[in-house]
Amino acid sequence: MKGIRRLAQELNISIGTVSRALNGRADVSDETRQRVLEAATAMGYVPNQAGRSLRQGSTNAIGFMIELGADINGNSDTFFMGVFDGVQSVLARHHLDLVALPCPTDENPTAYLQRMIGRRLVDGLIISATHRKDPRIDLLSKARIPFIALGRSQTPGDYPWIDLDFDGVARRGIDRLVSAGHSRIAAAVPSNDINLGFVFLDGYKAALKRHGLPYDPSLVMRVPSSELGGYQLGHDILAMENRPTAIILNYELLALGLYRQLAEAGLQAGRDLAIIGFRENPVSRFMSPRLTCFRLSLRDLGIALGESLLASMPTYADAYPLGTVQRVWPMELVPGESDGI
Amino acid sequence: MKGIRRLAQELNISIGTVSRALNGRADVSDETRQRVLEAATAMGYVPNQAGRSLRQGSTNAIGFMIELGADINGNSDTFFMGVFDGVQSVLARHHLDLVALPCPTDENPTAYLQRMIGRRLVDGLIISATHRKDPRIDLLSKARIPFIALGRSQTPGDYPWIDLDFDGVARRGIDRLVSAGHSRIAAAVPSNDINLGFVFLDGYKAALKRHGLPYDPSLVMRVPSSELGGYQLGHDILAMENRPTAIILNYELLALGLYRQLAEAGLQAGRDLAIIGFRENPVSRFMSPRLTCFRLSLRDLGIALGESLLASMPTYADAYPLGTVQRVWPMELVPGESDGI
DNA sequence: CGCGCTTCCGTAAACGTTTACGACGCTACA
DNA sequence: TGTAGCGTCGTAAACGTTTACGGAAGCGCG
Repeated sequence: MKGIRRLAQELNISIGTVSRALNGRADVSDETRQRVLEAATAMGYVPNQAGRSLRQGSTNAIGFMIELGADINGNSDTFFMGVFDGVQSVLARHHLDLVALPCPTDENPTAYLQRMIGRRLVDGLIISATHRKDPRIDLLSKARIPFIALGRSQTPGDYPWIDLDFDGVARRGIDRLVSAGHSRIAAAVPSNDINLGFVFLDGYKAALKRHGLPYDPSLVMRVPSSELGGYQLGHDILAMENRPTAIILNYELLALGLYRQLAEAGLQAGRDLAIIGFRENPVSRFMSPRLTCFRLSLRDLGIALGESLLASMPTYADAYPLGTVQRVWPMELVPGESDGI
Repeated sequence: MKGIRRLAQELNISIGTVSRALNGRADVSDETRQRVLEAATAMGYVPNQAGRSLRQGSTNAIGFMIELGADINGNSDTFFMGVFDGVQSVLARHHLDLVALPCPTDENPTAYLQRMIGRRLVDGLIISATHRKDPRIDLLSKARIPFIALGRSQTPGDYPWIDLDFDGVARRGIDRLVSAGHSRIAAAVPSNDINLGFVFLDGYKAALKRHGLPYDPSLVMRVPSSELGGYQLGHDILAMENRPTAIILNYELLALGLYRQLAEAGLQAGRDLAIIGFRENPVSRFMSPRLTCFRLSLRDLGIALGESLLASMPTYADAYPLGTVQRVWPMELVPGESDGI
């Protein structure tokens, strides 16, 4: 005898009553509920998830799909760790668990997602690293799986997303540099078709225009989103005959490789090239010279993701009357020395 | 009509036959199997995991528990991403999926694990960041859940583990520094009770003894495993009246904060203090001066973890006749400039 | 022709839960 | 006293799958 049946037998009541007691249903006496709860903890009873899932057609779990491979993603795992924590703090309120679904480097993300959906492993999904056209969005919409994207996409549709403020970061970066007298400002964007690069680039162009500066395509540097990409970026800049005097980056660890490349040429950030980095992170705080970059609370971002996802799930929507969230997440400038300002 | 039933109806055969065909059982004709397989892909049929799990008592998924919060863990940036990829490449051979289980910072890891076990979410588990006494090991053993620990522990028992070679790293670090003439060598170890610190310290002591050097407890610096911990480490060293001339670190990002602290005092790694770091990572490669540290293949480590875990699962053990794996994972020294050698 | 063996397939039970439904005993009130 | 209503609980079906079991058909062989 196992599971709920054992519990029921122990207490001499029916399994139906035990189930109702545990699930907080009203039609069970306080005394019985108390006995059940005590016995459950005493015997270490935890409901079998497969049984529950099968019966109620839901899994009480939310999936967070991440793509392995650093330069595909544009995000490192300390990024996700922080976000996870925020998401979980929301999910815990509803007895939902978070599972991270790492898509292998050698598997197509859409196919991977389809498998996960088919297995009905989770009730809802958070996807990240959205591409310019992201077929996962169509897939999830068609399958009617509640989801939210961490990152916009140019796939049409009325789906929820939260994205970092790439546009604002580019804009404010340019503003700051122009105020300091720079007029030849480069931008580093990812070499793949991840969507954030396009948003960033649009912000870059718009800001230049607003300041009456010409848009020079040769100042748009396409490199992989990795430390090595930053190193290559430095190489490319040094090789230009008409070098920019400043650059804005859109991936947090590019600065590391760029610093190194500059150092090898006897140059220094802030003095010979003004650099504005992207996300403040543990590494950026200890670079010399200190990187000027943008701060956000990963935990709060995670909380927003969690709440917005729940808002799109019929079961929980009443608790989160947010509609379908489409939100740009603000980032706060933290001045450093790398921009020489 | 849904699921396998719909498939069966479409083909005018029984659901039992469909199931057997899909699961590669022998007692179904080749022709029928062919028809079933075609119809399944055509209709996009994916078996419902809850149904399968309930019936066969297994979930076809492996969990990888990670703890959120950087300085608890001792691992960072892309460490897990790399390992995940290796694990998955093994699991995929057996149609097993990997799910990462992130334990929230505000929840007790053992309680969290117990919940996950109880829910029967996964068939096997990989746990990481093992502590000196790790109750999770007893828990998993008692529950008879196949598992492997990434990291040793002093909890007794005959359980499988794979651990990085902290002992060897300490030993070889000391050897290298002593050969270069150093005799006053400090060691940085974590300030919490994560087990790797004890292994590292033992290796440190043993190596000193072998070289006939005295063990000076004041040279054992306890700091949190984070960049900030490295910064604090630098502070502590500079405050000593009788400073060490060299130091070995046991967490990969300590060097970052340490470099910074030295720079602020006008000092430099390699010249004023010989530093040997721990794991080579994308950041260490771009530090100036380049960090002397140790290399390992995360993917291979993941593969070993996956295979060793499967070896401990009755269902897959025949394919991996490894016994209960207890293995120290080798790391290769990559010389840099930070040790001045 | 009878028998055994093989190949293929259908039937139905089982996995552990949740929940619709109905039953029972009690109180309150006409 | 009859009955409606309420609080509490037991019964049994249902979720989608796998698999033990048995049956039917075909074949070979004595």
